[in-house]
Amino acid sequence: MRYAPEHNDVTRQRILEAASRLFREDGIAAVGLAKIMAEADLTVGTFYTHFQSKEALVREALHRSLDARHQAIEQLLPGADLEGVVRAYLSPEHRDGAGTGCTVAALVSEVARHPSETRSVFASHNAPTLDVLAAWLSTHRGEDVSRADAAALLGLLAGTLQLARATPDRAESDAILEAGVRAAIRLST
Amino acid sequence: MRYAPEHNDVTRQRILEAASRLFREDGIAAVGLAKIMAEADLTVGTFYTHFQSKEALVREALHRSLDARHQAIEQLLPGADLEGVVRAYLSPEHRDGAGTGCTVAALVSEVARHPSETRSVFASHNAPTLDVLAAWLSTHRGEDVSRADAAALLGLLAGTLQLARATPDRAESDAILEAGVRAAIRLST
DNA sequence: TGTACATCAGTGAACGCGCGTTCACTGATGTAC
DNA sequence: TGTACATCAGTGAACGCGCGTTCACTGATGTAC
Repeated sequence: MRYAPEHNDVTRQRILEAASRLFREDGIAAVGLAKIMAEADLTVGTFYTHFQSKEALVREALHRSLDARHQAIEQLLPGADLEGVVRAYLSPEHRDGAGTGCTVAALVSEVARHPSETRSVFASHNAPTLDVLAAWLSTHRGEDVSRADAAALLGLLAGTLQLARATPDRAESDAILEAGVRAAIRLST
Repeated sequence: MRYAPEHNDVTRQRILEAASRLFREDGIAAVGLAKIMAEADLTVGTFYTHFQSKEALVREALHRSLDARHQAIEQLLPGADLEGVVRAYLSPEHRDGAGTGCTVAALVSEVARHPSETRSVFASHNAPTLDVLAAWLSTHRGEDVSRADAAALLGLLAGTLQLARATPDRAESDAILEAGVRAAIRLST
């Protein structure tokens, strides 16, 4: 073998990291393979050594970034205070840093137009987060909260973040984030 | 003149109608000018008789579809019942008919990545709807509701609709819509 | 220990294609005389 | 009333460009003997 056994996987992870960030930042359709590979310090040609197609990369990048968020949230949530979590999500930093932020807020409406296989990957890797969120909400509200109810809260968070991102006036955008925090707390208690 | 004086404007409206529908259905980046012009029964060449660029068309199409919704909502809202309005928005029909549905749900996250001029058009033509919504919410909740609070409700509606659109399992998608209705009513009363 | 060969991630140029945009041209109608 | 000309929305082919994808080739390393 030319390279160490783990070399292949290391490169693959590097491509996935770049894709995962660029997709969230600029959208899936707007980012070409050449740009992703350049970001990973490679030329386009080698892309197909690692992935079958761009759509396969999209699926794996969604898989990766959704799982990463799930792991972060699973560790954070149980002991976290409600307002802190909501404020972190609806913060100016999250609004201005889509590339490292929530995959749902960044890509859900684009994913909705992708093939069903891609939507399935999205849904199945988002589900665990919804379950954790539902369990957390159940203790907060003192009643049984379903996964769908958790999805509605995530919809509020993601939708409000998207509106804040689309609003060019800074003060108005900040006000939308604040209103989103109030609404999310209202839904959670 | 070769054509009747109003001919030019009629054609322009036809292009805008096609663009407004196709953008919401497939996304802005995914729809080419050739497809839009074919939909309007014209060839690509004549596009630039009517618009300066694709971005100019995007701005006018947003303008058009946001204004159309505003007019519909202004007539509907004052006397409408809360649950009916929310259920109409979070209905399977609206989920499955993005092309004729809410511009915010369909395009907000893509618009967020467009030039600030485009985002300004989006924000300024969405604002009147938020004002009407805020006034309506104020009477329902019996307290003063700001435009930003109305944006949070719209964020919930649009975000939940997007999640429902991305969810391939029909039953789960329907459940998300139902949960969205419960959450929206909770926020409105 | 030294040489010949096999492996395979990565290279770089090319493929056909559709994109947004441009432009010389058409041809039906209105205006001038 | 009839003819010559001007107007201009629409045509259709072409432009350069970047896209996703393919492929013959490279070259550093590991293996065989």
